[in-house]
Amino acid sequence: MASKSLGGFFKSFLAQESIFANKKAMQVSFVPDQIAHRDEHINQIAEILAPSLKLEKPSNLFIYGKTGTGKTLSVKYTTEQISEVAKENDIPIKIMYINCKLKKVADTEYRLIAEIARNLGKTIPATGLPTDEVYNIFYQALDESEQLLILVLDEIDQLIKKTGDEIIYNLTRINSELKQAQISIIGISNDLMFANHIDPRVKSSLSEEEVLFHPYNALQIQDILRKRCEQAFKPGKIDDGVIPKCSAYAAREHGDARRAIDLLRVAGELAERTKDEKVMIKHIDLAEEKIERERIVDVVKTQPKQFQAVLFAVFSLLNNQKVKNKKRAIFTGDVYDIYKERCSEMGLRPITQRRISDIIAELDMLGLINAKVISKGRFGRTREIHLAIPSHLLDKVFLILAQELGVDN
DNA sequence: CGAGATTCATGTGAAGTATACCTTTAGGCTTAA
DNA sequence: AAGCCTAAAGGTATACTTCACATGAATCTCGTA
Repeated sequence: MASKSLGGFFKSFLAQESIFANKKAMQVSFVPDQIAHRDEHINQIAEILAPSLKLEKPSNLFIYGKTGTGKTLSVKYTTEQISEVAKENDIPIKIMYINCKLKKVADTEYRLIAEIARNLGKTIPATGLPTDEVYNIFYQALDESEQLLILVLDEIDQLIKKTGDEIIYNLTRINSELKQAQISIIGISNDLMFANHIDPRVKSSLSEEEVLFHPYNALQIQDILRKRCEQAFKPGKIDDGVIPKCSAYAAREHGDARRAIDLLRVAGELAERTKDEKVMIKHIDLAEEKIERERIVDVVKTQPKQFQAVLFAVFSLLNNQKVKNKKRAIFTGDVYDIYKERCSEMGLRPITQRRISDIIAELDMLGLINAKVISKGRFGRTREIHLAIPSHLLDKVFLILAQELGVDN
């Protein structure tokens, strides 16, 4: 019986006319042929990178700007163009894009270099090799032929904050050791203040050139959305007011165009699923909810067990407090007590408080909690921890954590 | 009453340890001449 | 004797622990007005 009704469902699904014409145009990885409001930046980047086509090493480039201001997109666009021209004229230019934030991929010096070498076709074990050895493998792989490597390091601030600036120093110094190949680095950072924290020598070698991306304003975002919609949706499938609402939402988030696009795409998907004819304002609200929820669920699920356990302790404290309607803030010590109590239940070996302190700081970075170091005077110093996710999601996240950790309640 | 000392609970940095994994090397076994 | 396999030795990165010291405002202490 199930098969019959399901068959009907699929049939009607097929019969239903999609409101998307080309959904790809709404995905984050999509690079449009026209990038609105970023001509200047793209020209700037293009000018800086142009010498590469004559196999002269372009200046290292450092790009600042908040999330969703088109940094990654502009760089991808420019480099794609370069590599196309390079291909036509047989110029050996290689472009490599690496996101330094990805856990377990490129978040330490070793892993970053290993990842680069892997992209050059080498196999590098996850651990065991000396870091210099990995550098050597990388040099040799690169120096095999005359070529130019443009290395794009996205979210480089995350990497340097965690592991120091030696990596950049080493990378910028490589050129003098290479005989045939050359390498030039493009660093992308979300953190505007980031440059203040690094060694001035490193900074000057990394940012021989700089480009600053300022946020889009609401009108520009509307414009961007309209252009994307023309490609992505069939005509007339977007209700009035939807685009202004999306862009208003994004402008609230310091002009983050990526969020606006995401929002519209998810709204479209929702509209399709509920068999509505066009995307309406109510879909936007639903989409906003959904995106936030999925982001959080995803982050929570991909954390290591110990992180989840700490998070579990934090959330159960916060939950308790909500039930009892108490106002008292929670501190590292409280979290550690609960954590220790629950550890055996979760089949985990308890970790020291020292480590928990670091984990709490990392969870703060992930945006799951707010943890501020405060002094309570006579009563010592600690981190004061607050919820950083919408409280209506707490129960759900709590449930997921319990499931992941194999705990009931 | 107020300046300075004290205090607490934990932050934080550095160094050490356990684990998991890598390459190299030496020994032992097999094989072919 | 040469070739191949295995296991031990020696090395590394990473996550965590241990040790020791740093922090900083509420609270206490004590000299002074």
